[in-house]
Amino acid sequence: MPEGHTIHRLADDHRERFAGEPVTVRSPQGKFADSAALLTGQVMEAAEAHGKHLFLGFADTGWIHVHLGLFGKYTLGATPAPPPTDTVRLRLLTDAYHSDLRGPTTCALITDDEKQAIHDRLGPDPLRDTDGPEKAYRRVSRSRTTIAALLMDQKVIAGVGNVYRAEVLFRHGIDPYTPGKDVTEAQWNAIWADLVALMREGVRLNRIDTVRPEHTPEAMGRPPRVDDHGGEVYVYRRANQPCHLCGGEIRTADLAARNLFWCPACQRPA
DNA sequence: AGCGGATGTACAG
DNA sequence: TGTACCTCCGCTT
Repeated sequence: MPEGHTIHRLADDHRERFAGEPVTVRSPQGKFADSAALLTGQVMEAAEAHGKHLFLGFADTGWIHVHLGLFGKYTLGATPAPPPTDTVRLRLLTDAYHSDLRGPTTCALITDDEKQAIHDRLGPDPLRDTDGPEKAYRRVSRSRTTIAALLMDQKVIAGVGNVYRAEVLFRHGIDPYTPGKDVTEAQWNAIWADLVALMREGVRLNRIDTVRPEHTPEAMGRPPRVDDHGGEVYVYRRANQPCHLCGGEIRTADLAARNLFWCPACQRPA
């Protein structure tokens, strides 16, 4: 589930459903129980996302900071909420809605200063309209690290995960092992602009679709295929299958403990 | 029933 | 670089 688009969508959904009214907060699982008691009855005033970090703001009490990690999941729905199971770390309730959080890496009550410190260590986020590609390119262009690793480094660019990384490199024909310093400014600006468009669409649809209209299964006369994550992609988790464009075999490799996918024929070294 | 893997990160050494 | 952590799901027995 969780790349930046998921978190921005969660911020939007929480703002629409919970902002401006007192919220009941629970932690059936227990780890957030003390904070839940403090927060119950407070008004949720803001919901923000930066990269993969979610912040829910309560005027007098601070911010709930949530990071889903690899396994975290939210379910949102109408009231009445289902009986809470003992894996629900955080439950928000109003008369109309509930939201349940399970399995997060982080769910903690933090201060304004602590929140600011998190923003300070994150890079620009394609989904924040205040952010642009320049600051990230300064780091990319000075680095011998591969572009595949740089795209996953949240200090360089915030919100990109394993799916967007693989897909955006494919869409731009860039070999994932290209050192950052060999990526041109034009290439980086194109990657950034593409991420803005892809991730905005990701927020809207709540899933990752990266295949251009002219390459969809219908357009190409091939059987439809949708990844487990719910969207249509070029290379992500398609190891040893034929490339949608050239028919060559998609490759996979380990890079910094994550699975990398790319088409060696379509993605050429710089 | 049990295993392995997954859209992630932090910390140890 | 390796490992720990959090949960769920699909595959194998």
